Amino acid sequence: MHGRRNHRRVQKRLPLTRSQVVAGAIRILDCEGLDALSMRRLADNLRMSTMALYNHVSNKEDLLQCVAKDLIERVDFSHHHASDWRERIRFCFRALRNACLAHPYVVRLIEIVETLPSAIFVPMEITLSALEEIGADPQEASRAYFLLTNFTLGQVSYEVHGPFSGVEPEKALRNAKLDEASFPHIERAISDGEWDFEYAFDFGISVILDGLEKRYCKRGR
Amino acid sequence: MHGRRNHRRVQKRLPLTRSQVVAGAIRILDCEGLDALSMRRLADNLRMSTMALYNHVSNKEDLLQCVAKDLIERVDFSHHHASDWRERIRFCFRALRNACLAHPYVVRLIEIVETLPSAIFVPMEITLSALEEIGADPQEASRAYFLLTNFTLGQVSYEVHGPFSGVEPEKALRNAKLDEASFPHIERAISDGEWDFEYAFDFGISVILDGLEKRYCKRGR
DNA sequence: ACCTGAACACCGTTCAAGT
DNA sequence: ACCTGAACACCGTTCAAGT
Repeated sequence: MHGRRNHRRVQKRLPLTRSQVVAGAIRILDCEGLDALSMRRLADNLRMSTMALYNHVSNKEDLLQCVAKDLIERVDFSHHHASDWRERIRFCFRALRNACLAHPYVVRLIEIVETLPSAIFVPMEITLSALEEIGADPQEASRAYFLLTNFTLGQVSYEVHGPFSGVEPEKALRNAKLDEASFPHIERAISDGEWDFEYAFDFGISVILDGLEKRYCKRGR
Repeated sequence: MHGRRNHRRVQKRLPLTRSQVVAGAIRILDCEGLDALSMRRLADNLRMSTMALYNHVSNKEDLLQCVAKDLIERVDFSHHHASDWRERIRFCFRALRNACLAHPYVVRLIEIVETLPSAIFVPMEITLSALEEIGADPQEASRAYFLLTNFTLGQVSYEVHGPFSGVEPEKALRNAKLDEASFPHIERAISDGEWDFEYAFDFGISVILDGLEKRYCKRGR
């Protein structure tokens, strides 16, 4: 027992690595969310002094960039049995959505971080190439891409925090009692049953793809 | 001179009011953005001690809620010379967009704040009522509403910070030099001319409205 | 009723010092 | 090369004290 402790004490701890730091950060983020991550907490977690982190990461922004890179580069955006342009686009944004749902803080991370890894542009490349096939020019295809991303990220953000983060229409309307009468349609929509995020996502993507198809596939009719 | 100073010194300062606190916060936000607003800075700005604020606002979250309420309730979302359902919807989200562009921090404010004023639901009510006219059921109309808001807010966020906040495709691609070859479509799209946010916004709304129209106005053809 | 200052428990980061 | 502790300049908020 005593010898063992001695042995342990003699073992020099291996130096911390950059990837251990990033992994530690992701562990905290997955468990407790973006606000729980501080340099101090992370260092404690790794049983290091706060300043030890600065040997492997130049500051907190850098740390967050590493986390973003790590998470985004894991995602496979391309539908390898590709075929229909609609399915390639749908698959790609579904992959983005799934990645964000698996690590809910990434939506805000993406907004906060100063420079994102180039992997974030894979969905854009896929979208542009798919829309080129149906005759969209690159500019309009870019606009279509931003339409798709904005919808996807917004939708995930809603799924994670509620619409506009944390306000469900029901709750908000109940809080502002006086106004209930002025939102009759919302009242009706709310009492109309459960909200299915999966379905709402597919609905949104379909509406957008329909709109795009109408624009570029007129010959097809 | 001496008498005047004395006079001023005798005047008891009127007590701070809640609306002065909110106005002070908006002043800081407009000039220096969301990150610049702290209770301490605001108090300094109002020439009060930090803790004086807590007599008029229960905490920072409450302050931010007041700011959000103040800004959102100023917006006029309804097109009074209404007519076409498309125009009513377009007007409403254009109003939301303009408000956000005038106070760029509101996009993040909306995401951060725990409880938003019920005025934020005016666009939803307008959208639901417009879509009911063309035969959408309340559930689908809600989904359409979220599609429209997510797009609008995402687009504004892009206009204010760059896509995903602060990363322009050009910049990101230049940073990740190796990969330039793997994003040929993006390269082409970028070299294709200036980006017109106004146009991109209208494009997105139109694509969405086209998609919705296709869904619900089949009889009309 | 309204304001104040000191104090507490947090941040990120710099810097000089250790091995 | 890697780690440490003290220090600096910030946070939001509590609490006891003042008028």
